[in-house]
Amino acid sequence: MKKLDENFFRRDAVVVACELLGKTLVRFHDDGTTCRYRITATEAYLGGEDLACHASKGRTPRTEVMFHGGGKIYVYLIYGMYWMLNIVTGVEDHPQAVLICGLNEVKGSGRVGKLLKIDKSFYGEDLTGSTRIWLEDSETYTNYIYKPRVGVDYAGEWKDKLWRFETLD
DNA sequence: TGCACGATCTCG
DNA sequence: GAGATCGTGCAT
Repeated sequence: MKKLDENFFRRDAVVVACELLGKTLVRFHDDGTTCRYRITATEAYLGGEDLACHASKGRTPRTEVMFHGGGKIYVYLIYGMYWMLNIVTGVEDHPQAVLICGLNEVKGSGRVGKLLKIDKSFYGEDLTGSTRIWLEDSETYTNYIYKPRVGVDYAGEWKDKLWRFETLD
């Protein structure tokens, strides 16, 4: 299996979110076990203007990594409980990210973070060089549906963007 | 220095 | 339908 490289991530978040469906997420745990998952749901967040994207509030310590260009991991804690796993996309100074919402049978981005044992230490991790988490290529999944993103009602006109992608299985 | 709230999930 | 639980951003 071929590891996805920087060129895959340095594109528009909507394109990457869509093409990530069906790709393999590999997690190498501290205890030596390796787990592989198929990505089944993603959401795209487009920085600067998209009010649902944290980076629309500006460059802060939390959003900093989204300004560094595609291929890095952006994690943050939500509701004081769940670590959300995001993949930074696009090029420098164009903050964007793709939220991983579902893996195999696991639905819900909160449970994805729990399953993968994601925590703050993954902030800024380089997906193309990490030895504990990376993505592998596969055939591009064409059988998918798109719908509005979840939990972003506050984002005005941006809440209606059809930037959530799910495989059909 | 304090406070309200959120890209969620689980349990009644 | 409500609670768990805490970092972040914005108001004092």
